[in-house]
Amino acid sequence: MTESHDFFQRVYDVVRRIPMGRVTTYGHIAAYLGARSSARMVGFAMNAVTHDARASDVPAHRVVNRFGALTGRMHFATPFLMRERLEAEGVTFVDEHVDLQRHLWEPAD
DNA sequence: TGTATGACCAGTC
DNA sequence: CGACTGGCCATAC
Repeated sequence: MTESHDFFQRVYDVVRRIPMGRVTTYGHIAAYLGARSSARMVGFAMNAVTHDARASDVPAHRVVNRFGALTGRMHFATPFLMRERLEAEGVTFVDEHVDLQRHLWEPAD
Protein backbone atom coordinates (compact mmCIF):
# COMPACT_ATOMS: atom_id res chain seq x y z
CA MET A 1 0.00 0.00 0.00
CA THR A 2 2.16 2.79 -1.15
CA GLU A 3 1.05 6.38 -0.97
CA SER A 4 1.06 6.49 -4.72
CA HIS A 5 -1.81 4.07 -4.74
CA ASP A 6 -3.68 6.60 -2.70
CA PHE A 7 -3.84 8.94 -5.65
CA PHE A 8 -5.53 6.29 -7.73
CA GLN A 9 -7.92 5.53 -4.88
CA ARG A 10 -8.92 9.17 -4.71
CA VAL A 11 -9.62 9.15 -8.42
CA TYR A 12 -11.66 5.97 -8.02
CA ASP A 13 -13.66 7.53 -5.20
CA VAL A 14 -14.62 10.52 -7.30
CA VAL A 15 -15.53 8.40 -10.29
CA ARG A 16 -17.64 6.12 -8.13
CA ARG A 17 -19.66 9.17 -7.09
CA ILE A 18 -20.65 10.05 -10.62
CA PRO A 19 -24.42 9.56 -10.79
CA MET A 20 -26.04 7.30 -13.32
CA GLY A 21 -26.61 9.05 -16.61
CA ARG A 22 -23.98 11.69 -15.87
CA VAL A 23 -20.38 12.15 -16.95
CA THR A 24 -17.41 14.22 -15.84
CA THR A 25 -14.05 15.06 -17.32
CA TYR A 26 -10.46 14.19 -16.52
CA GLY A 27 -9.74 17.84 -15.89
CA HIS A 28 -12.56 18.26 -13.39
CA ILE A 29 -11.42 15.24 -11.43
CA ALA A 30 -7.84 16.41 -11.44
CA ALA A 31 -8.84 19.91 -10.36
CA TYR A 32 -11.03 18.48 -7.60
CA LEU A 33 -8.05 16.54 -6.30
CA GLY A 34 -6.03 19.75 -6.28
CA ALA A 35 -3.84 18.90 -9.23
CA ARG A 36 -5.30 20.56 -12.28
CA SER A 37 -2.43 19.50 -14.50
CA SER A 38 -2.53 15.89 -13.41
CA ALA A 39 -5.41 15.14 -15.71
CA ARG A 40 -3.16 12.67 -17.49
CA MET A 41 -2.80 10.62 -14.35
CA VAL A 42 -6.56 10.53 -14.06
CA GLY A 43 -6.68 8.93 -17.47
CA PHE A 44 -3.95 6.58 -16.44
CA ALA A 45 -5.89 5.64 -13.33
CA MET A 46 -8.85 4.81 -15.52
CA ASN A 47 -6.62 2.59 -17.59
CA ALA A 48 -5.56 0.88 -14.39
CA VAL A 49 -9.20 0.18 -13.56
CA THR A 50 -9.29 -2.20 -16.46
CA HIS A 51 -6.47 -4.21 -14.95
CA ASP A 52 -7.42 -3.93 -11.30
CA ALA A 53 -10.21 -6.22 -10.12
CA ARG A 54 -10.58 -4.21 -6.91
CA ALA A 55 -11.67 -1.23 -8.99
CA SER A 56 -14.15 -3.14 -11.09
CA ASP A 57 -16.96 -1.07 -9.60
CA VAL A 58 -15.52 2.16 -10.96
CA PRO A 59 -17.67 3.40 -13.85
CA ALA A 60 -14.77 4.44 -16.04
CA HIS A 61 -17.09 4.96 -18.98
CA ARG A 62 -18.48 8.06 -17.27
CA VAL A 63 -15.19 9.88 -17.64
CA VAL A 64 -14.63 11.72 -20.89
CA ASN A 65 -12.35 14.48 -22.04
CA ARG A 66 -13.29 18.15 -21.86
CA PHE A 67 -14.97 18.04 -25.26
CA GLY A 68 -17.06 15.03 -24.36
CA ALA A 69 -15.13 12.77 -26.66
CA LEU A 70 -14.77 9.14 -25.64
CA THR A 71 -11.00 9.15 -25.76
CA GLY A 72 -10.78 6.04 -23.64
CA ARG A 73 -13.09 3.88 -25.67
CA MET A 74 -10.20 1.89 -27.16
CA HIS A 75 -9.28 0.65 -23.70
CA PHE A 76 -12.54 -1.18 -23.15
CA ALA A 77 -13.17 -4.74 -24.16
CA THR A 78 -14.53 -3.42 -27.43
CA PRO A 79 -14.30 0.10 -28.89
CA PHE A 80 -18.05 0.63 -28.81
CA LEU A 81 -18.67 -0.68 -25.30
CA MET A 82 -18.06 2.69 -23.67
CA ARG A 83 -20.70 4.41 -25.78
CA GLU A 84 -23.14 1.54 -25.34
CA ARG A 85 -22.89 1.77 -21.59
CA LEU A 86 -23.46 5.50 -21.60
CA GLU A 87 -26.43 5.29 -23.94
CA ALA A 88 -27.87 2.53 -21.77
CA GLU A 89 -27.83 5.03 -18.90
CA GLY A 90 -29.62 7.65 -20.95
CA VAL A 91 -26.62 9.75 -21.94
CA THR A 92 -27.17 11.48 -25.26
CA PHE A 93 -24.58 12.13 -27.93
CA VAL A 94 -23.90 14.80 -30.48
CA ASP A 95 -22.06 13.09 -33.28
CA GLU A 96 -19.17 11.32 -31.60
CA HIS A 97 -19.20 13.16 -28.29
CA VAL A 98 -21.33 13.32 -25.19
CA ASP A 99 -23.76 16.23 -24.84
CA LEU A 100 -21.94 17.78 -21.91
CA GLN A 101 -24.47 20.58 -21.63
CA ARG A 102 -26.99 18.03 -20.48
CA HIS A 103 -24.93 15.44 -18.66
CA LEU A 104 -21.83 17.07 -17.20
CA TRP A 105 -21.49 16.42 -13.49
CA GLU A 106 -18.91 18.20 -11.38
CA PRO A 107 -17.28 16.55 -8.35
CA ALA A 108 -18.39 19.38 -6.07
CA ASP A 109 -19.87 16.84 -3.66
C1' DT B 1 18.69 2.89 -12.98
C1' DG B 2 17.07 6.01 -16.46
C1' DT B 3 14.16 7.24 -20.27
C1' DA B 4 9.91 7.37 -22.58
C1' DT B 5 5.12 7.68 -22.51
C1' DG B 6 0.20 8.55 -21.53
C1' DA B 7 -8.04 7.55 -21.67
C1' DC B 8 -5.27 15.55 -20.58
C1' DC B 9 -5.34 20.60 -20.36
C1' DA B 10 -4.10 25.43 -20.69
C1' DG B 11 -1.11 28.76 -22.04
C1' DT B 12 2.06 30.59 -25.59
C1' DC B 13 4.20 31.43 -30.09
C1' DC C 1 -5.87 31.72 -36.06
C1' DG C 2 -3.38 26.83 -35.97
C1' DA C 3 0.43 24.48 -34.06
C1' DC C 4 3.49 23.70 -30.35
C1' DT C 5 5.30 23.27 -25.59
C1' DG C 6 5.29 22.50 -20.70
C1' DG C 7 3.51 20.39 -16.71
C1' DC C 8 2.10 16.73 -14.00
C1' DC C 9 3.65 11.97 -11.86
C1' DA C 10 2.95 7.00 -11.89
C1' DT C 11 3.96 2.91 -14.90
C1' DA C 12 6.36 0.25 -18.48
C1' DC C 13 10.44 -1.33 -20.64
